[in-house]
Amino acid sequence: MAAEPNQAEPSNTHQRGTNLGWSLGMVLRRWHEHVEESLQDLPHGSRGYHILGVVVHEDVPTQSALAARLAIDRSVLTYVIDDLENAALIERQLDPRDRRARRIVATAKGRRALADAERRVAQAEEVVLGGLPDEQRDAFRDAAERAADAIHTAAPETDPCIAVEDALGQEGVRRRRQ
Amino acid sequence: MAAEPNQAEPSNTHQRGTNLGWSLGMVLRRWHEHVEESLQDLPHGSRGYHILGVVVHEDVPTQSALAARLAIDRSVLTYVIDDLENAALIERQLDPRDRRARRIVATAKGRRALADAERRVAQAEEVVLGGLPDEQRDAFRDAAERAADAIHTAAPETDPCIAVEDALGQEGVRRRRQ
DNA sequence: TATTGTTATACTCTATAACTATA
DNA sequence: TATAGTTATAGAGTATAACAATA
Repeated sequence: MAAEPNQAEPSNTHQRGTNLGWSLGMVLRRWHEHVEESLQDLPHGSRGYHILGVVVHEDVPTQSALAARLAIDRSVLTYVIDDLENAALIERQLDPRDRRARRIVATAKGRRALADAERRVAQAEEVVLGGLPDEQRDAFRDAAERAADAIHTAAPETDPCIAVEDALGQEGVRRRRQ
Repeated sequence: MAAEPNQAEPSNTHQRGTNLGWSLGMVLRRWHEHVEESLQDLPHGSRGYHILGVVVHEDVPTQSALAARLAIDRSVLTYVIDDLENAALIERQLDPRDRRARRIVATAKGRRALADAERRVAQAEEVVLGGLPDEQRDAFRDAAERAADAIHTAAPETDPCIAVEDALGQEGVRRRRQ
């Protein structure tokens, strides 16, 4: 019990490196607010945008490979792709060599829609990062991308905790303590 | 219609500045996985951690001010604080001058728990940012914090879109186009 | 038996609004 | 009337598992 009746010293600075999560959450939330607003005509907004981006810019063989590339679940892809296909932005093509697989290909309309969306997203991101001086924005973007790629490629199929074990030794992180 | 039968040129690089959202989402997701794992003994995990951090390190007069500081809803605070109080990490103190208000104060146990949690979070964050060279980690952290603070203080009470209007002129963002 | 894609279900967050007690 | 805090409800997003077709 024994709470300080009136914090004598609120130690008015957070320790370095203990609120990254809150900061990232804040930036990402604002990113979503602005970007979803900008992408209302694109099925599933930013989700559809990410998917369409990979379909256009990269060469991913199958639908499940696409899911792995974006680190999202296969079952999510199904209905997002349904709607992107209904909007004639992409097509599901059958692979004659493996009749289970579907290759996702963008239509010309889809490529135009993506180029347009990218312009709007870039604008929105400039607003979101407006609090950063110009040269810090690109550095932030680069760092985020680099960190994300490292995380993504390091992840052995969305399994968490393995990096923790590697880095800290022992089984997982100690629980129950205080 | 007219989908490329086989992408001749997958334009194998994404345009600069169009996948910040995905990258941040990736980093934040991994942050959560590791940090929630590290904070299992803290009520509501990272959520409780953020709240406890502000309660200990800053001097926020009321519960609603605390909500505003963290940009979360008052109704969320209620049950998180319930559980933090049940764990004897914080106390709700009545303000004699306004009997509606409650001032949230950390107990000694709460301050110890926070210090402990901060150590573990710092460790987890090092793992999450492991893909970044050392000097880029701090830069990334700083940039994230700076951007988040700018967003937060700029937000006139969680109203979005105002910054967009300010920055791009006109009413909101243009919709319906392509 | 394992894998691709689909479907259905359950669970977690978040947002919203209604309510009380004070002001 | 407006505000601080609480409670209850509904929606979106995500994760999970079961399923059909194919390998």
